[in-house]
Amino acid sequence: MSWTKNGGESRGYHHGNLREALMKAALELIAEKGTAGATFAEAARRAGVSPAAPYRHFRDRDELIAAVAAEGFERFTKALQAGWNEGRPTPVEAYERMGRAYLDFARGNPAEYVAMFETGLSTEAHPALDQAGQRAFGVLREAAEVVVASMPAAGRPPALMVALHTWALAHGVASLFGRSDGSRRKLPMPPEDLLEAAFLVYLRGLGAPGN
Amino acid sequence: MSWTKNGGESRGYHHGNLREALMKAALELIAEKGTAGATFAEAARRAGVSPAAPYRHFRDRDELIAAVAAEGFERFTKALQAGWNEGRPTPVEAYERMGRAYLDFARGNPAEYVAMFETGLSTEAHPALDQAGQRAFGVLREAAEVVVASMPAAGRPPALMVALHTWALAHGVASLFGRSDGSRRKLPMPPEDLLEAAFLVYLRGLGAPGN
DNA sequence: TGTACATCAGTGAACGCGCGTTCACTGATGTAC
DNA sequence: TGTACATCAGTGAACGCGCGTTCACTGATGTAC
Repeated sequence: MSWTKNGGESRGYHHGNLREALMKAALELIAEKGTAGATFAEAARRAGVSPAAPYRHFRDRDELIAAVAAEGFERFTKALQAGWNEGRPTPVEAYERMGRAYLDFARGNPAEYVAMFETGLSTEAHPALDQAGQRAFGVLREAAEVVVASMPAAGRPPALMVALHTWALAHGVASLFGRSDGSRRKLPMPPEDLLEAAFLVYLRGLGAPGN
Repeated sequence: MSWTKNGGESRGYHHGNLREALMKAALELIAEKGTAGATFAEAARRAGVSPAAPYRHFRDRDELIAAVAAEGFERFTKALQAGWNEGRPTPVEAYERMGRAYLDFARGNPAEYVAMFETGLSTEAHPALDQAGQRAFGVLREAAEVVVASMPAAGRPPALMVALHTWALAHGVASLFGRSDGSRRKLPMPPEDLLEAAFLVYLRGLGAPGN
């Protein structure tokens, strides 16, 4: 059996894609035991590899987590872009759909979300992660600009402010009410609806058209 | 010197208030090394006590963190109440002041805030903590009720929804932009101003009076 | 096409360390009488 | 007021465990010629 090339459980001396396997294991560990449970040794064990192997791919545990978070931001960026869909059919509708996409991502990928926002990795020590986060915010900012531009010229609010408010609101709802573990706050409605209502009120406050 | 009763550094066989000393040490450790750095052994060391001593006061590390978080919620509740000040001079002004109090607390007590919101302690396993959190939310809810009641009777929004939106917004701003460690997102303005602006827009969207 | 060699990715054994936890103990404090 | 006793809070030594990290090594892969 040892000669089977793609037999499934069999693998040769070389793992093939250990880097990805370690990142996957780290995500599982965060999901199961929280951020502190994601250790180098345990990730190696889950990937079926010796405890020294991870050092071929990551300098230390923080770098592994940072890689996970950065990949999370990549996918997050795409999810937001898909939700926004270049502002179609109307900016306000698209904006709300982007909000739903935000929450969908946070709920569907809780471990990634924790890695992205709650591990306390410094932006200076992990510039690639910082940039990935900024690209994600760039989608919010772009959307905010279009929404603002669709408003009456007199008294348009600054788009950056709108984008920051949007981010804060979505992140607040996601991290207070959108968790999948026991620390989630109870809510008499789906978090998506809560966020949509908040967007509606907020956009009305800005003076946005009905939609 | 051993007979001095309150000599300062000297202490007898009994610590006197080890429970408080351990909680203080836990907060320092969270501030310095993050949530995972707060270990039982190190907290005991900082309190100047043997590693077995903490077991007289807390069943395990989680219970220590839960106690810290619960005390944080107590003080948080008081801070919000002080900001709200029973809605004086006007509900809207008081509401904004409460928002500032929220951020002041999060910024001034980052370790407590992390213990309260990011340790993932389950509400079922720590009912006292859950209740302390609900008391804090009670202040937001009360304030939201007064603000809603001050609005024109026609088309008043549900106060619970307003309170939840407020919480999400304040928590979002605090946890994205109000951190004191390297993971804080950069911002071209103080987070307090960002939150105040958000409140203004939101309240206008609700149809609240100018103030 | 075959061979020699360099490079790469993972091995496995070892180590020191700090943590969690238990245990019989002991010094200090409170209380009954 | 003094004494005996119970209770409480902290001791210190010990243990097993898992983690992080290093090391010389080796099997597999790629490449020059």
